[in-house]
Amino acid sequence: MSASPTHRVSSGERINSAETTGHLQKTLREKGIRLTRQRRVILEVMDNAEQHLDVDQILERAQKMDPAVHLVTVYRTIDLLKREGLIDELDLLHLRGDRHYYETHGPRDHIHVACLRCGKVREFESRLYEQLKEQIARDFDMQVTVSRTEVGGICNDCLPHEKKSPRQ
Amino acid sequence: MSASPTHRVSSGERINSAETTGHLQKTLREKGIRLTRQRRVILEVMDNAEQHLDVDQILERAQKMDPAVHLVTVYRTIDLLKREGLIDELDLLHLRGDRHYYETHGPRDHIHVACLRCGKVREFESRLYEQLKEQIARDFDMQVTVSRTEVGGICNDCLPHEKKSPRQ
DNA sequence: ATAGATGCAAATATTTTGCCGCCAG
DNA sequence: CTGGCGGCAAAATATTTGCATCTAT
Repeated sequence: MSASPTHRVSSGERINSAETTGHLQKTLREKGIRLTRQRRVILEVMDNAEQHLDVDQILERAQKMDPAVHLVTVYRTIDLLKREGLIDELDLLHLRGDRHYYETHGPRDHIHVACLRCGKVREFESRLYEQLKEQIARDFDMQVTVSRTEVGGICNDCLPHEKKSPRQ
Repeated sequence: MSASPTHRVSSGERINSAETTGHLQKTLREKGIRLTRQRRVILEVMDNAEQHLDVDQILERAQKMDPAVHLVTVYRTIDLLKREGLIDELDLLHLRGDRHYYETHGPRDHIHVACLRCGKVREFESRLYEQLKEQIARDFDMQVTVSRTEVGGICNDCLPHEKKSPRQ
């Protein structure tokens, strides 16, 4: 009963400029939310991301497709997606300052497992995690709509170094 | 400005001014870390806290005992405690902006369960959670030293209101 | 046409840092 | 005594907001 490391395959997008493709765009349109040029670009960045991105990474990628995207718009669009429950926000245990990371809501929640020394982050999903959330829902009689789990430790590769120079 | 009630019974401290009591002080002394007047006060605040506190709350409480405690010192002491692995840091799913909350490492990890509407936070512990961490440790062959789980949803009390005015 | 989005700059909020005098050990 | 610590102010980060303009529907 043990899940193994996750490879998150993005749902098979091409790199079409700014069309009406992609899961996020589709969802927003269905909700009747206005799709501007900038939003399309940002949504596409999020849809195509193979892993969590921070705001600057999102901006950078968006500007490669359309230089007219402003940082403020990235913030506002992320807010929108958070409010609509379409993306998750993480901070990876503040490994790198207080930067926040964002990723599209996968079909299934996953846990972020970070090495506190080298900062490598791996993903993990498990039936146990689903059970845990069910247990919480049952015990508190509430529907769990958001969940975030981040665990840290010293990974295999770092263990030898850690022995010598304990902490960073 | 502050998240609401949790019940966490602190390990039974009295309110003695700034003596050499309390778990945190004891631990730091054993580690040979210098105990200043300000540190003692902050450590005591953390030891006596019945729930997670943000930096301003820590400052406020500390200043009640000793007005000469500066915000910067709170930050530096919290950093120290984080580095020593004596406190946990949470952000409660950013319910209230990007404020961070801190609490002493209990004997056992607990999960923070927040209502996304009223902001009430409750704590939850479960054998399943321990199993989950064991599974991660096994699968990734790493020792899990830090873990944080926060889940959100709409609590029982808020459910009726939520029906009418969906989101904020 | 028009509600709502964007850009820009400026305001906030939060946390970190440099420097110097001071105190715990 | 002395090296680490705390205070203060200023810097660095990160995020939000006001307002005029533009645009998707």
